[in-house]
Amino acid sequence: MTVHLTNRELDVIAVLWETGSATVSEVRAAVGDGLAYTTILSVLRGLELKQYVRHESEGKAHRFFPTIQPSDAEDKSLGRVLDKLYQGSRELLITRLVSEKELSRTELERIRAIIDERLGEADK
Amino acid sequence: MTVHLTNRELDVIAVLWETGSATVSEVRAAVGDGLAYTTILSVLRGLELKQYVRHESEGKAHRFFPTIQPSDAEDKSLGRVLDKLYQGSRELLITRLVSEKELSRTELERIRAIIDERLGEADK
DNA sequence: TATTAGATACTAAATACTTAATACTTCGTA
DNA sequence: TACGAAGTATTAAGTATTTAGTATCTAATA
Repeated sequence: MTVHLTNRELDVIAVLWETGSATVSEVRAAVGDGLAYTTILSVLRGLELKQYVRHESEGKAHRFFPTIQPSDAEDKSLGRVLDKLYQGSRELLITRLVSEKELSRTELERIRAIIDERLGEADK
Repeated sequence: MTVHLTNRELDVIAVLWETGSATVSEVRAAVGDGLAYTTILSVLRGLELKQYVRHESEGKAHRFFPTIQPSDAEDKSLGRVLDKLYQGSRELLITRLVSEKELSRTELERIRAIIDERLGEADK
């Protein structure tokens, strides 16, 4: 599946990913930006047309659920960043991320544990 | 500096980052996609207007040079991917990247070395 | 210096994305 | 059951992005 999301669509579906599901009003509150109710509705309908979300009735409103996961969108978004900004090198990107100040000691240790695990596997 | 690049602009300037500099024809060949010569020229002129590239004369043609670096564009592009697709968690993104098959043992080891270095620093 | 291939400048059409107005519908409740 | 608040459907305007046509310019060369 090749998923393409516009910026605004990503804003909107990200709310659904975080909350699991949401009504138009809830998405609107979460996205902020002073957008009109109908604007959020339009975006959700577009997403539904593409079958990236679905809805169920809840009273007179709709409750929307994502039908794709973040991982489905990663390929395209991350892949592009990777190709164009890091010459396609995962190592380079990881190196940059690891070098950033935002990571705590604990996080670094957890990451190292994952790497160790991967290296261990390869031994078999 | 806040850098905003459209998709096509990113395609184009990525060529300049890779090659150091290029003429319109060279960029066109690298980008592919069957775009007209004048299309690439337009994009380059747009980039020049924003001062993300500059040019020098070379015969009757122009040779274009990037004036911004990949790192200048990272914040926005990567930040967005991070926020929306990984809930802003660098750890989560790194974990996903590290778990991918594409990484060789050698790369994993180099990454671990960088983590160890970072952890060492923190000890001081 | 007249020609011409190859290049740029200018302009604008086509497409994609974002936003929201207006009309219509639904459901609780007076 | 008539009303109103809250919701949805339809439609389209506004904006940004992508693409390229046409006119013009430049520099090598016959």
